[in-house]
Amino acid sequence: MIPKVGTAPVRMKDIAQDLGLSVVTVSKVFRGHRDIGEETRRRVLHRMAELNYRPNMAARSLATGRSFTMGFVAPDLVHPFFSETAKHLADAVRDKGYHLLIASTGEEARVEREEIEHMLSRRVDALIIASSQPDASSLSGLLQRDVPLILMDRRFSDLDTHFVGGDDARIGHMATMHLIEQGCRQVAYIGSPYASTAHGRLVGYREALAASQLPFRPEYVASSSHNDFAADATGYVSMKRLLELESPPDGVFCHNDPIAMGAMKAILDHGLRIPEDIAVVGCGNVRYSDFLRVPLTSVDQDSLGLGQRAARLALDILKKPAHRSRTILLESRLVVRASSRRR
Amino acid sequence: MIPKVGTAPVRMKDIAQDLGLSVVTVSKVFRGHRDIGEETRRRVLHRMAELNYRPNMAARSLATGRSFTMGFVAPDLVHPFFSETAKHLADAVRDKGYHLLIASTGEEARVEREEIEHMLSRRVDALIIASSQPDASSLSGLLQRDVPLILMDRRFSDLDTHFVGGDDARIGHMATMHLIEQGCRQVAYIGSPYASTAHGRLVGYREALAASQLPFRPEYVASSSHNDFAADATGYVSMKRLLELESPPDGVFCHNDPIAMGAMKAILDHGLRIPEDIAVVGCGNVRYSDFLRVPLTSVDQDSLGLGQRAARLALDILKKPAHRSRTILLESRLVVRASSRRR
DNA sequence: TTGAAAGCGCTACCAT
DNA sequence: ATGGTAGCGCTTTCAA
Repeated sequence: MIPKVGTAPVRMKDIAQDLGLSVVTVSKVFRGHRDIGEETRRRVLHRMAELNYRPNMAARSLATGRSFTMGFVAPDLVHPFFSETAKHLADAVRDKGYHLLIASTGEEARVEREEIEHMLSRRVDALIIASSQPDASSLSGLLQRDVPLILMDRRFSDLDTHFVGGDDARIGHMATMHLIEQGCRQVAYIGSPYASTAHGRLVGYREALAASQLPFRPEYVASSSHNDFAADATGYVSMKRLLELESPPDGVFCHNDPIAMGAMKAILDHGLRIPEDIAVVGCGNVRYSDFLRVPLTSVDQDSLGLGQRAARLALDILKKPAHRSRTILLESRLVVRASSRRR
Repeated sequence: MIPKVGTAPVRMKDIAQDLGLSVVTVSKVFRGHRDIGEETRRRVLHRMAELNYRPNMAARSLATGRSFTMGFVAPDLVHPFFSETAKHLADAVRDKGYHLLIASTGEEARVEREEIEHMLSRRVDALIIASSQPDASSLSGLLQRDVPLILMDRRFSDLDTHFVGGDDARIGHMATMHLIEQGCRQVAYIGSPYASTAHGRLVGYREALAASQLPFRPEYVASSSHNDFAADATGYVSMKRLLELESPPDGVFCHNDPIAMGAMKAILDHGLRIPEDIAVVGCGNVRYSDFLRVPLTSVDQDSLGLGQRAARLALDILKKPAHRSRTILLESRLVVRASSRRR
């Protein structure tokens, strides 16, 4: 039925009085307790619908210690990958009566810690974090608390908790291998200064080079450390630097799509062609990849699956606390577009 | 100071016992009440810092009736305009100790109503809504409730409540005028099936045509009604239809940037050039406009200002309830890029 | 099957 | 300046 927006806040007490019952009985009906007379249940439910009863979550939360809210801490909501994930996460938990409290930290470790504290003070039932911390130290204390912690996309090898994300080594390998297959012999990698995923992708990148008997050249690994920059600006600056090398790369794997956009702009500004002079691969397969100046080849990270799996994991844990931490790696696949297609 | 993540939940009661004080005194110190002895205050604050005290928001909320949470209901978090706004909104209220509860409704009126109810049941202190309702009827009941309602971006002429957004007629006028100045004589408008802003922009569009002695041609006003489509798909489909007209337009004003992206793709797929054959203007000035196949001219909607003004308005109202509804119109400005620059 | 009592952690009100 | 009491709306025993 269509929620009728417009009536004043109704309490269980009101319904109880109306029906000559006790609040406890009403509460039990509401929560589907089964030791309630059929007739009573009917009357209560009917009256609730009539008055459009909505529980006061603050009261419920205080009494139960649960909030029916999940916290999602993301580095940057404007980054399409995270906004997509947030959306799918929210959709998935809403189906189960949960809400999502979202924080965007601007990739700042300090803000992230503050937001986490805020969320804990709101007693979120689970915390899903795509962390911007440089290391696990600030997060390790969370394990002592009673709230389930799910790391998303970015993980820390020395933090034993749940994780949902991509297989970074595989992603790095796949992207680099693709560039090599397209004929690139001097493949560069532009990482992100923050992301802990950068390491795994770098590993995959090096593996692919090694497997193809190509040398690893440190000067081909770039990453701006200016944290004033948005990702696209980071990509632009890093690419500029790569172009200034004596022997610039002929292929670039970028840590994410915004970085790739910036990098592509730098390449075009420099008067070079994509993919003829330099082929580009991004990661994230952002919704608008197809509309870019040069449609961007990108590793799809399955934000839908990511959101859904994270939500499911969180809900599972709430139902039946896990004693072992679980790791869910999602399949990634390469979506080839013009930016790397050389034939 | 750096929040120390890792200790168990501390209550006011604990601090009171530690210090031989009453809970009330502790509470007063925490809230900055001034009739408290200097020495006592110091001791309490010190102990709080020591134990990393965080108030239980559920309890506070139950006692005060306030939640220190604002609700933001957006049509689609993946739409960059809304994710930007959400981010800025969150940033702005965080500074004042508030959190943002975000819902993304997928442009579905029913989901939106449900989310609003959820938020009310969480007793959000203010509700900021970029509505997907076809009309004001479902929302009008909200005015009876005690929660301040702020409409954002999309408004309803028959709903007397606060509004923060752009001046749609001006936006439509500005964009259309620009196309005409660039030499377009057959300007089309692709609206959105949902947005209540579409009407205002249409008015501006017609005004601009009239002011330039150009005829208004109904067949030049397009808008897909398929709500399965993302905005970019809507733009693609609508543009396709415009291209099939006997005399297709030579300029298009699109209701938002994703629509414009879709429209541009349709134009290019059709073998036409932008802006030589058809000039395109979008709205929203999304972060990546500059990286598109053809950099997109767009009306900047100032998502930063929008978020900040909405936050400020909400905070103001909470401090001092408004008896008159306030309307804040933000300045929009045209950012001209290649998609419409004809000389 | 139903309900009375107690309590979740905090704040408002009114004494002292 | 400090604190006792009551209560926010709900859930959780446990008794009837």
